[in-house]
Amino acid sequence: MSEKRASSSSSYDRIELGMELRRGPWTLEEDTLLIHYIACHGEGRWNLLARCSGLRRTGKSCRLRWLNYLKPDIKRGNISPEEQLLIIELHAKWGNRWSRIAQHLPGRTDNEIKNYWRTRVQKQARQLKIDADSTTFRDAVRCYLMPRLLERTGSSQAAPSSMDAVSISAATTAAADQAQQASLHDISDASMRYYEPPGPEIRSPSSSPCSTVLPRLPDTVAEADVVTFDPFSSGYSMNDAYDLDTWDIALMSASLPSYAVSDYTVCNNNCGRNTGDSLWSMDELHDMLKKLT
DNA sequence: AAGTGATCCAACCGCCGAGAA
DNA sequence: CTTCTCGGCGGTTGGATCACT
Repeated sequence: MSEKRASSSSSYDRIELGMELRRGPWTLEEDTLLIHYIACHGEGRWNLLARCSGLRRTGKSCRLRWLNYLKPDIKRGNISPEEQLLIIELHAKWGNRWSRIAQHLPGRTDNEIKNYWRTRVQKQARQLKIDADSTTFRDAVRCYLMPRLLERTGSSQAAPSSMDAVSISAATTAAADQAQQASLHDISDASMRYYEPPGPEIRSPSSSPCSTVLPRLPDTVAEADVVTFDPFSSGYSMNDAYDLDTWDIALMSASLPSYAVSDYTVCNNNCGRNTGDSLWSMDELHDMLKKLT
C-alpha cells in the first residue's frame, strides 16, 4: 500500500520519551510484526502489544489495524444484498450503532458498515432529497427494496439462460475469495511461512460487478422447486414483530436462493460509479416515494 | 491523453465508560 | 472520591482510484 496519509503530514509523532511513533499507512513489515505478535500472544492489551512488539505505533492504531484489516475472519468484497438489507433494518432500529450492527454481520467490521452507510445509502437518500434516517426513506426501502429482492432472487432461479453466467461468476469469485481467505489464514498462522498482505493487490476491484462473493445455498435448498420468501409474513418482517436481536445474516442467507450481483447492476444506472451491489434504481425508488407521499 | 469531479475506504481523532491505583 | 490508563466507539479526513468529458 502506498503511503497515503503519511504524505499529508509527518509520518512520525514525537512523544515525551523521545520515541518516534509512526502514523499513516501500515507497511508490510508492520503488518507482519503485528500478525506475528498476535499469533504468539493473542489479542488484547493493545498498549502492551504496541510497546513489546517493536511496533512504533499506538495501541489504538494496532487494534484498529488488526480488527479492520488483518484479522483472518474478515470478509472482504462488496456488501451482499442480504447484508445490505440487514444493515438498513438494523440501522433503522439502532441508528449509528455500527459495532452493534456489525455483530450481526459476521466478518464485517463496524468501519466497513459505517463506510457503506455513508457512501452508498446516504448517497441514495441524498439524491432523493430525503434523510436516510427518515421514516419516509425507510418506508421506501421496506415497500420497494424487499419486493425487489424477492423478484430478483426469484428471477435468477427462473431464468436458466442466466444461470450459467451466474454459476461461473459465483464459482470464479468464490475461488478467488477462498484463495484470499487462505492467504489471510496463512499469515495468521503462528508458523508464519510467508506473508501476503490482504489488500488491493489480491482483491477484486470494488468496481467490478463480479467482485462480490455471494452465499451459496445448500444443495437441498437450491434444488427445491420453490423457495418461498415473504418479507411481510416470514421472519423477514420489517415490523418489530421479529426480534432483531436474534436476527443475523445466517438466517437471511438460509432463506434466500443464490444469485448473481450482475442481476442487480442492471438497475444501477443512475450512479456515476457502478458499485455493483446497489439494490435499487433511483427512478423506480423515486416513483415509489411519490406513491408514498 | 489530459483534466476534473465523484467515490471509496484506511486511518486518524476525540470522546466516553470501565476498571485499577 | 479522584485520577489515570486503557479499550472501544462514532465521526471525520484525505489520498488513491475510477468514470466521465
